Amino acid sequence: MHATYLAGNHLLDNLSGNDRSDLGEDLEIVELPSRQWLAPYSGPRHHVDFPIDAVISIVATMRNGDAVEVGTVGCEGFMETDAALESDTVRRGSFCQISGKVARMPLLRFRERMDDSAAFARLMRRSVTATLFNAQQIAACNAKHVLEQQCARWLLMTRDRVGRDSFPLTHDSLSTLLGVRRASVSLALQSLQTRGAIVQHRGHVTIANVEALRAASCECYEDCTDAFGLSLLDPTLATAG
Amino acid sequence: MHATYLAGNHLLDNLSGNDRSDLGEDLEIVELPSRQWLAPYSGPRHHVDFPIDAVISIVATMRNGDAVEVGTVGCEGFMETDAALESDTVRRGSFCQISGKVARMPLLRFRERMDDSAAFARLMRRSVTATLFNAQQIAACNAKHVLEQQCARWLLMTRDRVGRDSFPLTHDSLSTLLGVRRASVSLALQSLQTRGAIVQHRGHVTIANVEALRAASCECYEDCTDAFGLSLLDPTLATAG
DNA sequence: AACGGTAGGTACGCTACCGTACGTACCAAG
DNA sequence: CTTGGTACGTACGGTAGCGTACCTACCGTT
Repeated sequence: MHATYLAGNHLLDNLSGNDRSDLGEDLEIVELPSRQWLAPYSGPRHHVDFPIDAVISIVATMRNGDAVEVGTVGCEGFMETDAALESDTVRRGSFCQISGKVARMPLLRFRERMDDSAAFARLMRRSVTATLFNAQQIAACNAKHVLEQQCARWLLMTRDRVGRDSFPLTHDSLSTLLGVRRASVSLALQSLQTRGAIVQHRGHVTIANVEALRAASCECYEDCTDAFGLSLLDPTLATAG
Repeated sequence: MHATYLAGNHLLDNLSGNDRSDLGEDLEIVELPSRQWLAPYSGPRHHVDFPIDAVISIVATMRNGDAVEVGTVGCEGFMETDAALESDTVRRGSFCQISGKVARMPLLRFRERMDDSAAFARLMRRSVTATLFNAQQIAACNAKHVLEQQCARWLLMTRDRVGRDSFPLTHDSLSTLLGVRRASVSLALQSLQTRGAIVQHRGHVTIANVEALRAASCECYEDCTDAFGLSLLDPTLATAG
């Protein structure tokens, strides 16, 4: 629970010099169980989380209680985006989808680092563009693409974030994230399984054939990863205009 | 075309002291015709636009050419969001929906102001949170709400941005923005007209009864305006945490 | 071995919206 | 007055996903 940060979050790993070397002072490794709410619907935050192998969903909670996913954060980014935008109150809930570790930094230290290091601030702000792009792509995808494509996209993105081909996932939770019926997700995943793209086992999905899954997905997966998505680990991208 | 900026954009009008007084040096008033693309799908930008009474759509262009709205900017915000996030390449197209004036600032001057004035930078970055919130809300709305609600939401938001109850709008353009058939929009708007919420005339919509339109809309309209949306004109909100 | 909780398969009638297409009304230009 | 373009009304078969519901299979606990 209190180990020192070594590596794993692409944003932090892209820092250099002092920005990188003294990170341990401010970070605490926290293990997040799946299905745990990181924060309620709205309110102030007191720390910033840099996922290592956990995957966190940003959700919009509707008045009727539906919680639709409007963003996902893994090892390529951080929570909460708004902290890099001079706002300490966020207006979205967040929820751990895939259990794992996050490197947690107190909000006050995050603010100080933003003020003290232009490189740190730059990297965090560039990460915000990814979160924004992602939300916009989800909006367009929800408008235009059928459920099976959306499921394939979600599985591909999650695979990239956890770095494994196999992870726990129930039809029920995916249906909530995508804002559809559980039965509809069951049909979509059955279809993906028939295509040989995935294998399912009671609360667990294994990606059996990435290319088949890509073919079943919409362009949104590639658009997000191409643009930045998980590529902030590439130093040339992180520092380029 | 080259008049001096006086007032009209809520972000700029919230600046004070030197930030406000020397704005005219860097701003040029530009009249945008409707249906004009401000920028192609993706690429570098050379200026930043602060709408006065124009309304601009941020669109995600799909591979098949569909251009779905993933954000809207009017007098409450600015284009391009990414300019405040240390990125001079944006990855979304933008399109003038409702013709009108924008105050245009060269990107280089925008950057210098971001660097020189903490108040200016703060205001711009807080505006980014609104754009992000908006995109997320559209994502959730597309997943959960029916077309008639979405049309009502769009009309209400546009009304707030143009500051008039009447503005040009064709069924065809709204159908593109929402990613649906033109015929579906025709039905939805007919229904809104039957409820007495709007009156239509060949390429023109007039909001006849705001309360009726609110009732026909989903919660997304109020969520966006409540959170910030068009309320950055309120100084207490613009400077509060 | 029995039990209870969770995950998932399946079904049925229903609705919103689709793709396509054609007709009609308005309006500016000639 | 005619013409042509644009905006909108309307229609029809098709389908993706809905709401609801019920049943079965798996699995950890007792």
